[in-house]
Amino acid sequence: MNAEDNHVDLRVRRTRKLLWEALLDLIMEKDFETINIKELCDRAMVHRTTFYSHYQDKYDLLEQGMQAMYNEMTSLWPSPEKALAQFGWHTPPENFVHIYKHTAENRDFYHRMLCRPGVSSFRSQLSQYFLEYAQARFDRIDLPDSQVPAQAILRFIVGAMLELVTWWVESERPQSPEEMALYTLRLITYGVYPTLGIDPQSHNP
Amino acid sequence: MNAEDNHVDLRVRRTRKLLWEALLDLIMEKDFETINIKELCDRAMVHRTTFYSHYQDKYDLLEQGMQAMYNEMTSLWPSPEKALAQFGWHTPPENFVHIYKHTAENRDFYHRMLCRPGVSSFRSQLSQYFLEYAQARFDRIDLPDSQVPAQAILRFIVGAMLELVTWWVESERPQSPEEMALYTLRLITYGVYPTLGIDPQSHNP
DNA sequence: AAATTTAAACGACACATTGTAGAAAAAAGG
DNA sequence: CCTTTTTTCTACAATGTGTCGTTTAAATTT
Repeated sequence: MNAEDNHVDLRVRRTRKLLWEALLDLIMEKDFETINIKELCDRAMVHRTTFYSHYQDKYDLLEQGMQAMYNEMTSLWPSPEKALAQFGWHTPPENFVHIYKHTAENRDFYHRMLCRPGVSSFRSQLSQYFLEYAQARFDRIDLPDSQVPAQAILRFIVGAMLELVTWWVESERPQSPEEMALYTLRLITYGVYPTLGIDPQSHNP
Repeated sequence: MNAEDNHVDLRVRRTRKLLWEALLDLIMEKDFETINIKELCDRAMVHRTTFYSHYQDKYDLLEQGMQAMYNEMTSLWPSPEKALAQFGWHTPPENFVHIYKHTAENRDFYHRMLCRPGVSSFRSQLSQYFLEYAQARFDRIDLPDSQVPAQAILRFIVGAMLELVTWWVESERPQSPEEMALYTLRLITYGVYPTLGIDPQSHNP
């Protein structure tokens, strides 16, 4: 995936790729916790000792794979400034659109990671990423003093966002990413602004 | 907990109680997955073979304990009909209040189960309970034809709800359960109604 | 194309954990 | 106090983990 990958021994890249694909395969079939390293290696056609020369354990492998997914998803997001500049009540937000597109392209993966019960560490990590991004946007807006703490609002946004994505990933999805992005925007901001005491129609966040 | 418990051998009740408390203890200290049955039994001061005469494995124990928690939480909820009858924009919804109270009373447990990364199966099961209840309420409301599917709206509600509870459980919580219930109601319904094309102020859901 | 370097495969190992079985000891319950 | 039930105890097989040298194979370099 990276440019530096070409300098890495071909065998190493192949081994890692095989192990990751085997994990994805197995994760579609059974719960992550019930997967053991022997069956993972059998599936990957890699010797068990080779696995241990690359990863500490199965959690290590999972984490490195998840990291790659996060990077893919967020690498296309606009900066908070750009996102604010593009804001409009009838414009599907670019970052939301990317989220829906990316999850659709990797539907199997996200389905397994997010839908019930899924891998809890993935959900919470993703939630963390979303939170940081939302926080950065929030910091650039003038907010009135509210009884509801800003942190609670942010968590509301992230929780709603994640659950909508999860629903979309596991549903038949007649909606396009753009439609979903717009609905998501509305469900969230229509809720947030009046609660904070701002008129959503007159105010441009 | 149940009335029938008195007919059950004292030793059996004691053993189960000790094992559950030991699990709670350990779950505060480390990830559920890393807990093994030997250390659980040591903590509970119960022999390992005794554990196996009560439960299949640690997941079985966890599930039975979680079940008891769900029951405690939902046993106090009003029926969907009653909840609808009590609705008001300035009345903290009774079920929401119960949720915040119950989670506050069992804060350690919910903190461990919901906060990151938590036990994913608990979150998803709880989410399922919420969904069914919200569904039942939704079924009793006349909804206009909307581009946004009802299921997506329900998932939005549940996701937002759960995340707000999670935030509250892990925060310092200067807010009372009643306040949180009211904010939760507003964040959610202010977002839902306009998105569905209904004026929230004029419409009584 | 050959030489060098590096990674993968192999078999063996110690170790921990799981889940089960049967007999002895302990403690409820009536 | 006697019967019944549960718990403890010891032992066991089965499975999975993580680590070592050594050998084999294949990629990279010259």
